[in-house]
Amino acid sequence: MTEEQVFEFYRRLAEANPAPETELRWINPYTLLVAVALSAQATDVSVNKATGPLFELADNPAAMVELGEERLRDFIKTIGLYNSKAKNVILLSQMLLDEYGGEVPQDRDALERLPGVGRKTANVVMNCAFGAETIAVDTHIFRVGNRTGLAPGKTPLHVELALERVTPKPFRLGAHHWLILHGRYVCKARKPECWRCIVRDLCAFEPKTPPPPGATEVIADA
DNA sequence: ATCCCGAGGG
DNA sequence: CCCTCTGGAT
Repeated sequence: MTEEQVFEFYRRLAEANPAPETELRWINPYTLLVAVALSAQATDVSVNKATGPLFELADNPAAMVELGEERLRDFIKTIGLYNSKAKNVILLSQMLLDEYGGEVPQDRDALERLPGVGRKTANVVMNCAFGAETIAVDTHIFRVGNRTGLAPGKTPLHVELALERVTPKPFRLGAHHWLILHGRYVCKARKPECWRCIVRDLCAFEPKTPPPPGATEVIADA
Protein backbone atom coordinates (compact mmCIF):
# COMPACT_ATOMS: atom_id res chain seq x y z
CA MET A 1 0.00 0.00 0.00
CA THR A 2 1.32 3.44 -0.87
CA GLU A 3 1.46 6.23 1.67
CA GLU A 4 -1.57 7.87 0.05
CA GLN A 5 -3.51 4.61 0.13
CA VAL A 6 -2.73 4.10 3.81
CA PHE A 7 -3.97 7.59 4.61
CA GLU A 8 -7.14 6.99 2.61
CA PHE A 9 -7.60 3.63 4.36
CA TYR A 10 -7.63 5.27 7.78
CA ARG A 11 -9.55 8.33 6.57
CA ARG A 12 -12.48 6.16 5.53
CA LEU A 13 -12.52 4.06 8.73
CA ALA A 14 -12.37 7.28 10.76
CA GLU A 15 -15.17 8.86 8.75
CA ALA A 16 -17.37 5.79 9.19
CA ASN A 17 -16.70 5.74 12.93
CA PRO A 18 -15.70 9.19 14.23
CA ALA A 19 -15.67 8.27 17.92
CA PRO A 20 -14.80 4.59 18.31
CA GLU A 21 -14.94 3.07 21.77
CA THR A 22 -13.86 -0.14 23.40
CA GLU A 23 -16.62 -2.71 23.48
CA LEU A 24 -15.25 -4.04 26.75
CA ARG A 25 -17.04 -2.47 29.72
CA TRP A 26 -14.79 -0.50 32.05
CA ILE A 27 -15.21 2.30 34.58
CA ASN A 28 -11.64 3.10 35.60
CA PRO A 29 -8.12 2.06 34.57
CA TYR A 30 -8.16 -0.86 37.01
CA THR A 31 -11.35 -2.37 35.62
CA LEU A 32 -10.04 -1.89 32.09
CA LEU A 33 -6.85 -3.71 33.02
CA VAL A 34 -8.82 -6.60 34.51
CA ALA A 35 -11.29 -6.74 31.63
CA VAL A 36 -8.52 -6.92 29.05
CA ALA A 37 -6.65 -9.55 31.08
CA LEU A 38 -9.85 -11.60 31.16
CA SER A 39 -10.45 -11.19 27.43
CA ALA A 40 -7.72 -13.54 26.21
CA GLN A 41 -9.27 -16.12 23.88
CA ALA A 42 -12.74 -14.88 24.79
CA THR A 43 -15.33 -12.64 23.13
CA ASP A 44 -15.99 -9.19 24.56
CA VAL A 45 -19.65 -10.15 24.99
CA SER A 46 -18.81 -13.05 27.29
CA VAL A 47 -16.32 -10.91 29.21
CA ASN A 48 -18.87 -8.12 29.72
CA LYS A 49 -21.43 -10.65 30.92
CA ALA A 50 -19.04 -11.70 33.68
CA THR A 51 -17.54 -8.31 34.56
CA GLY A 52 -20.94 -6.63 34.95
CA PRO A 53 -21.75 -8.33 38.26
CA LEU A 54 -18.07 -8.65 39.19
CA PHE A 55 -17.26 -4.93 39.02
CA GLU A 56 -20.31 -4.11 41.12
CA LEU A 57 -18.60 -5.94 43.97
CA ALA A 58 -15.00 -5.20 43.09
CA ASP A 59 -13.96 -2.26 40.92
CA ASN A 60 -10.64 -1.71 42.70
CA PRO A 61 -7.68 -3.89 43.72
CA ALA A 62 -8.45 -3.87 47.46
CA ALA A 63 -11.99 -5.12 46.91
CA MET A 64 -10.74 -7.73 44.43
CA VAL A 65 -8.21 -9.13 46.89
CA GLU A 66 -10.94 -9.12 49.52
CA LEU A 67 -13.22 -11.04 47.17
CA GLY A 68 -10.57 -13.71 46.79
CA GLU A 69 -9.54 -16.16 44.10
CA GLU A 70 -12.24 -18.75 44.77
CA ARG A 71 -15.17 -16.35 44.48
CA LEU A 72 -13.59 -14.52 41.57
CA ARG A 73 -13.39 -17.84 39.75
CA ASP A 74 -17.14 -18.28 40.12
CA PHE A 75 -17.73 -14.94 38.38
CA ILE A 76 -15.56 -15.84 35.42
CA LYS A 77 -16.38 -19.56 35.04
CA THR A 78 -18.09 -18.81 31.74
CA ILE A 79 -14.90 -17.33 30.29
CA GLY A 80 -12.14 -19.49 28.96
CA LEU A 81 -8.86 -19.99 30.82
CA TYR A 82 -10.60 -19.01 34.05
CA ASN A 83 -8.19 -20.83 36.34
CA SER A 84 -5.05 -18.92 35.47
CA LYS A 85 -7.01 -15.70 34.96
CA ALA A 86 -8.48 -15.80 38.47
CA LYS A 87 -5.06 -16.45 39.96
CA ASN A 88 -3.41 -13.68 37.93
CA VAL A 89 -6.07 -11.06 38.68
CA ILE A 90 -5.69 -11.60 42.43
CA LEU A 91 -1.88 -11.56 42.22
CA LEU A 92 -1.96 -8.50 40.01
CA SER A 93 -4.33 -6.69 42.36
CA GLN A 94 -2.14 -7.46 45.36
CA MET A 95 0.88 -6.20 43.43
CA LEU A 96 -0.90 -2.94 42.62
CA LEU A 97 -1.57 -2.45 46.33
CA ASP A 98 1.96 -3.38 47.39
CA GLU A 99 3.96 -1.52 44.76
CA TYR A 100 1.78 1.19 43.21
CA GLY A 101 -0.47 2.47 45.98
CA GLY A 102 -3.46 0.72 44.43
CA GLU A 103 -3.12 2.69 41.18
CA VAL A 104 -2.53 1.30 37.71
CA PRO A 105 0.95 2.27 36.47
CA GLN A 106 1.10 4.06 33.13
CA ASP A 107 4.37 2.79 31.71
CA ARG A 108 4.88 -0.37 29.70
CA ASP A 109 7.55 -2.01 31.82
CA ALA A 110 5.54 -1.71 35.03
CA LEU A 111 2.38 -2.99 33.33
CA GLU A 112 4.11 -5.97 31.75
CA ARG A 113 5.60 -6.98 35.08
CA LEU A 114 2.08 -7.63 36.36
CA PRO A 115 1.12 -11.32 36.18
CA GLY A 116 -1.18 -12.06 33.24
CA VAL A 117 -0.33 -8.77 31.55
CA GLY A 118 1.62 -9.00 28.31
CA ARG A 119 2.40 -6.54 25.56
CA LYS A 120 -1.07 -6.56 24.06
CA THR A 121 -2.89 -5.90 27.35
CA ALA A 122 -0.39 -3.20 28.30
CA ASN A 123 -0.91 -1.50 24.95
CA VAL A 124 -4.70 -1.47 25.36
CA VAL A 125 -4.48 0.07 28.84
CA MET A 126 -1.95 2.69 27.78
CA ASN A 127 -4.07 3.64 24.77
CA CYS A 128 -7.61 3.51 26.15
CA ALA A 129 -7.05 4.58 29.75
CA PHE A 130 -4.04 6.86 29.43
CA GLY A 131 -4.24 8.22 25.90
CA ALA A 132 -0.92 6.84 24.64
CA GLU A 133 -0.56 6.29 20.88
CA THR A 134 0.01 2.55 21.24
CA ILE A 135 -1.53 0.03 18.86
CA ALA A 136 -2.43 -3.21 20.61
CA VAL A 137 -2.29 -6.04 18.11
CA ASP A 138 -4.87 -8.66 18.91
CA THR A 139 -6.09 -11.51 16.72
CA HIS A 140 -8.26 -9.15 14.64
CA ILE A 141 -5.60 -6.55 13.98
CA PHE A 142 -3.01 -9.21 13.23
CA ARG A 143 -5.34 -10.59 10.57
CA VAL A 144 -6.33 -7.20 9.11
CA GLY A 145 -2.74 -6.00 8.95
CA ASN A 146 -1.66 -9.07 7.04
CA ARG A 147 -4.71 -9.63 4.88
CA THR A 148 -5.08 -6.08 3.63
CA GLY A 149 -1.36 -5.47 3.16
CA LEU A 150 -1.56 -2.44 5.44
CA ALA A 151 1.07 -3.82 7.84
CA PRO A 152 2.19 -7.40 7.17
CA GLY A 153 4.22 -9.28 9.77
CA LYS A 154 4.95 -12.81 10.97
CA THR A 155 4.20 -12.10 14.63
CA PRO A 156 1.92 -9.64 16.45
CA LEU A 157 4.99 -7.63 17.44
CA HIS A 158 6.11 -7.35 13.81
CA VAL A 159 2.63 -6.13 12.84
CA GLU A 160 2.62 -3.64 15.71
CA LEU A 161 5.96 -2.14 14.65
CA ALA A 162 4.82 -2.07 11.02
CA LEU A 163 1.64 -0.23 12.06
CA GLU A 164 3.64 2.32 14.01
CA ARG A 165 5.73 2.98 10.92
CA VAL A 166 2.87 3.42 8.44
CA THR A 167 0.10 4.95 10.56
CA PRO A 168 -0.14 8.73 10.01
CA LYS A 169 -0.01 10.85 13.15
CA PRO A 170 -3.67 11.95 13.08
CA PHE A 171 -4.84 8.31 13.20
CA ARG A 172 -2.48 6.80 15.76
CA LEU A 173 -4.66 7.36 18.80
CA GLY A 174 -7.69 5.69 17.21
CA ALA A 175 -5.92 3.14 15.02
CA HIS A 176 -6.40 0.33 17.51
CA HIS A 177 -10.17 0.84 17.64
CA TRP A 178 -10.72 1.33 13.93
CA LEU A 179 -8.69 -1.71 12.98
CA ILE A 180 -10.20 -3.99 15.59
CA LEU A 181 -13.78 -3.02 14.75
CA HIS A 182 -13.10 -3.43 11.05
CA GLY A 183 -11.67 -6.88 11.71
CA ARG A 184 -14.50 -7.93 13.98
CA TYR A 185 -17.44 -6.87 11.85
CA VAL A 186 -16.25 -6.74 8.24
CA CYS A 187 -12.82 -8.29 7.74
CA LYS A 188 -13.86 -11.41 9.67
CA ALA A 189 -11.60 -14.41 10.16
CA ARG A 190 -13.82 -17.02 8.53
CA LYS A 191 -15.85 -15.14 5.94
CA PRO A 192 -14.62 -11.62 5.28
CA GLU A 193 -17.45 -9.51 3.87
CA CYS A 194 -15.54 -7.79 1.08
CA TRP A 195 -18.70 -6.82 -0.82
CA ARG A 196 -19.65 -4.30 1.86
CA CYS A 197 -16.12 -3.25 2.83
CA ILE A 198 -15.37 0.46 2.49
CA VAL A 199 -11.65 -0.10 1.84
CA ARG A 200 -11.87 -3.03 -0.55
CA ASP A 201 -10.29 -1.09 -3.41
CA LEU A 202 -7.21 -0.46 -1.24
CA CYS A 203 -6.92 -4.06 -0.01
CA ALA A 204 -4.47 -6.71 -1.22
CA PHE A 205 -6.73 -9.64 -0.33
CA GLU A 206 -7.84 -11.69 -3.33
CA PRO A 207 -10.26 -12.86 -4.35
CA LYS A 208 -12.75 -10.42 -2.85
CA THR A 209 -15.70 -12.28 -1.43
CA PRO A 210 -18.95 -11.72 -3.35
CA PRO A 211 -22.25 -10.96 -1.60
CA PRO A 212 -24.08 -14.14 -0.57
CA PRO A 213 -27.50 -14.62 -2.16
CA GLY A 214 -30.03 -12.35 -0.50
CA ALA A 215 -27.45 -10.07 1.10
CA THR A 216 -28.64 -6.51 1.53
CA GLU A 217 -26.57 -3.90 -0.25
CA VAL A 218 -25.39 -2.22 2.92
CA ILE A 219 -21.95 -0.71 2.72
CA ALA A 220 -20.91 -0.20 6.29
CA ASP A 221 -18.01 -0.44 8.65
CA ALA A 222 -18.25 -1.58 12.25
C1' DA B 1 -14.04 -27.72 13.58
C1' DT B 2 -12.68 -22.94 14.29
C1' DC B 3 -12.35 -18.65 16.50
C1' DC B 4 -12.54 -15.17 20.33
C1' DC B 5 -9.23 -7.72 22.11
C1' DG B 6 -3.13 -13.81 25.08
C1' DA B 7 0.22 -15.01 28.36
C1' DG B 8 3.50 -18.01 30.41
C1' DG B 9 6.29 -21.85 30.42
C1' DG B 10 9.30 -25.43 28.26
C1' DC C 1 9.79 -22.40 18.21
C1' DC C 2 6.12 -25.26 20.56
C1' DC C 3 2.45 -26.33 24.02
C1' DT C 4 -1.26 -25.49 27.49
C1' DC C 5 -5.02 -23.24 29.58
C1' DT C 6 -10.76 -23.14 28.63
C1' DG C 7 -15.95 -21.98 27.80
C1' DG C 8 -19.11 -20.22 24.51
C1' DA C 9 -20.53 -18.89 19.90
C1' DT C 10 -20.83 -20.00 15.05
